[in-house]
Amino acid sequence: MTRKRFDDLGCSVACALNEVGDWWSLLVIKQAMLGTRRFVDFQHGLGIAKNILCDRLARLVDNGVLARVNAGEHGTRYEYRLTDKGRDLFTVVVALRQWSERWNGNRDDMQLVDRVTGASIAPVVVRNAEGETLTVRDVSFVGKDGQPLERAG
Amino acid sequence: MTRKRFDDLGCSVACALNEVGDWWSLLVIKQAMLGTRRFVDFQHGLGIAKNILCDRLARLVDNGVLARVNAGEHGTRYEYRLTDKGRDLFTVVVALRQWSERWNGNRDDMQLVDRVTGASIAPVVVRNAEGETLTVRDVSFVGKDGQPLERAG
DNA sequence: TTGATTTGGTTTCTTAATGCAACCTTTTCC
DNA sequence: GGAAAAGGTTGCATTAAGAAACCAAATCAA
Repeated sequence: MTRKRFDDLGCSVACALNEVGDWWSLLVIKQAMLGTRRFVDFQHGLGIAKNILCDRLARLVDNGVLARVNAGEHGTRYEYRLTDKGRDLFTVVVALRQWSERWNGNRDDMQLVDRVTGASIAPVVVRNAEGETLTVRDVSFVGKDGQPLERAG
Repeated sequence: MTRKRFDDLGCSVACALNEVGDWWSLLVIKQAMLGTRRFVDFQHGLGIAKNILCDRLARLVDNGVLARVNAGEHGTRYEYRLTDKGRDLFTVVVALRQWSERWNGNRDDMQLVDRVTGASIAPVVVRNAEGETLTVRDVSFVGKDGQPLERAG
């Protein structure tokens, strides 16, 4: 029984989860955002098994999230670097970090700050076209025909 | 061999993924944000197996993301509603949606709009304290002691 | 040039998770 | 009371995850 595919579910979120929705992928991406590029550094930084790391790196490369570049030095043959698509997941990673810190407390060894000012960054929020903050209650899901669907409560 | 725990990895992202990081949880939450509350509606809306749905709903309730309230009508004994903690994942879901649409095209049957204006919402971005947009290159990861760590490239 | 070392990766095996179908229990409607 | 519906459990087959051992290419030290 193969795992269910999410990319034909008619949902962009499902499509995204099909690419980076397993247990390790987002952690690999977060580690890459920390500056990690080499296989062994991912392995030691995350404590992930080598075969799983191989599989995840290959899948992320296939999906265009990481790029594998040859940088041979002392047996080091490859570097895994974030692509533009991978760097664009920054918003997701930060939103997830902040959510976890808000509800589970800061269990992180490190903090995310503005590189030039050193100040902590603002909470990631959803805004409308005018820049006003929106919650899930302020939005509506409409079909392709413009028909509004049910809403959350 | 038990699956690796992420909550003692010294990383808030890992801690969050430990709660909502499996294949189905975020889809269940997204479905709940669409207004789905009943077991059968989750099942039909997502095409998920009943035992997996049971497990995910129970786990999300344990983690305080969903609340199970008794609303007995014709054998319908429970409703699963988002808590404040669950609703706060709105940012993550929207960021993931937008990322998928930017890089894989809109494969969604529905669109997210401002409920009152009907206009589509703005892209979710990371901002500093002054409200300026930040990319992953504009931030720094510092340890608890204030020491800066490596950065992405 | 030889040999140890490092990096990245594969193989093997055990355990856990997933998907599907069938069955069970309680409640409501008629 | 009986059918139906909602929510859930159980059993089984398949797949993924985790750990350790093994491998191959490149590099460095001698």
